[in-house]
Amino acid sequence: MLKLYNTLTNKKEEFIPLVPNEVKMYICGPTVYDYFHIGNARTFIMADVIRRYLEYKGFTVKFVMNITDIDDKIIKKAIDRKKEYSSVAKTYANAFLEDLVKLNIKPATIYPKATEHIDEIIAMVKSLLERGFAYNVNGNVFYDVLKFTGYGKLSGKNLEDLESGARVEINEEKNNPLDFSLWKKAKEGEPFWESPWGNGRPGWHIECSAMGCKHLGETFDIHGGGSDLIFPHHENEIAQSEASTGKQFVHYWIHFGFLNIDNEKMSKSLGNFFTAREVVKNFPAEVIRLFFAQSHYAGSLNYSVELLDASKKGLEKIENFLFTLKEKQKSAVDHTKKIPFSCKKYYSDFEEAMDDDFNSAKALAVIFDFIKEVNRLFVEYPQLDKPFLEKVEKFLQKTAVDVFGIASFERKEESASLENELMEILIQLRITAKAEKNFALADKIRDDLKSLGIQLLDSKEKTVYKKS
RNA sequence: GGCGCUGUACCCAAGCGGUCUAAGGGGAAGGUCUGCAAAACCUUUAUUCGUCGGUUCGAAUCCGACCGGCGCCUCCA
Repeated sequence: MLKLYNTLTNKKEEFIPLVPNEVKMYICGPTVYDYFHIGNARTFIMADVIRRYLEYKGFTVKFVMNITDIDDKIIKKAIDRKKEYSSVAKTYANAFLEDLVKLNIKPATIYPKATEHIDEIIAMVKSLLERGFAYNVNGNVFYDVLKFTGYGKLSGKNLEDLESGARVEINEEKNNPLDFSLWKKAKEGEPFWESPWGNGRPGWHIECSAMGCKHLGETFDIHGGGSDLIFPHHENEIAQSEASTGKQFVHYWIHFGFLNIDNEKMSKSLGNFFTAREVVKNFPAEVIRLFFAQSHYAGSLNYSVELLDASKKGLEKIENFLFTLKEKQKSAVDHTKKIPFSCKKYYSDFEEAMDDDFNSAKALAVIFDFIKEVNRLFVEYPQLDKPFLEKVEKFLQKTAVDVFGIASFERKEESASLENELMEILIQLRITAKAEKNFALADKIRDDLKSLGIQLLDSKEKTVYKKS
């Protein structure tokens, strides 16, 4: 039974999709005014792991991630760069998609853009006005927070506390400081779209409501994003959507913890960030993914190069295992040997962990335990049969590869045959040298190859090589 | 000021009232294998879970106080 923590109820709940075997899931994507940072990447990667696990469970997942391609920051950047807002948005939207590929994130079913949903947005604003949840002041349309009785139900805030907080922007046009923009009147020189209230552009929150409703329906299963979106963004989305449709917007709200630097939230405004594309230059996606998956998605997590290095070592353990597995497969025998081993327990432990609010750290521990035990069998049984090795491969394929995206069987494919033959010559030469106790030559061959990125691994039976 | 999260070994981290004399990864130490390495395997590295109380037959896990860290309440994943 899959359980997940629902921000709306503050409880871990059994996951029951609206339509059996189907999941409709929406994760807030980026505002494309800059490259996204490694903290944003954490949300995208862990959402990806969740999506992949849902697929592992047999659900068909419709996964939507929006791209906010019109907003104040984009306009500001466009002015600074003396470019069209749309060219800035396009640049970073493309960069966003490229970076997702680099991070080994499965593409969403759809990446809807705000500017491509102006009609839907206008329709929703219109319906909010008609229903009395919004008001128009000189072409600025605001949401009337006091009209929506459920306001604050997601973030656990109540209006009185928020008002006494008194740090909300002062805007003469608003009835209440907490009211927020649905439609912003265009200022001189700003991009705009026509609307019944004059030229303007959508407020930030409305696009997610409109696009969520359009692509996933008025009610859908899972909606998530970084914890900083709980209030006001997601709170406002609920207010907008539920006021306009009269239906519950989302059943399960999930939120991802922050990535910290020196215990402080990584953020653009603090300037303490590294872009994902920078980090992925120094660490493969697999390392980054393992690092994130080693802790729970909702908690906060510190970022440092040292921690990434530790994960890199951990990943090597997995990669070494896959390498050994491949070697074993080459020499595998057909007949079945009785090996006291079953993957069953590992599957059920893995699922039990992931079913518990996606406890990826625990699930990874299961994978590491699995590797340890099979390694032990490798030591104990020099010759293994094919069906056994296939079962081992299948387990890792389904867990480490398909769910976590931290390993691959395809990568580092079989080398060209010429290379193999040349390597065979060198290996034989070295074996001869060793037999003659000419260790200086043997070591030189090994060291020289190592500097080319080729590692020689001796074992009793034979010597194999590995490219890094 | 309001709301919420958090403090587990040298580092990261799981743990959601008994199976905890506490997973997993990294690091460190010793051993097996090896000409030497690498990989792999074995052993060791928290009788203890920020502190102090309480509830309970039983607590890292629940409650309270205190000390420390963080977040949201304004754009932010």
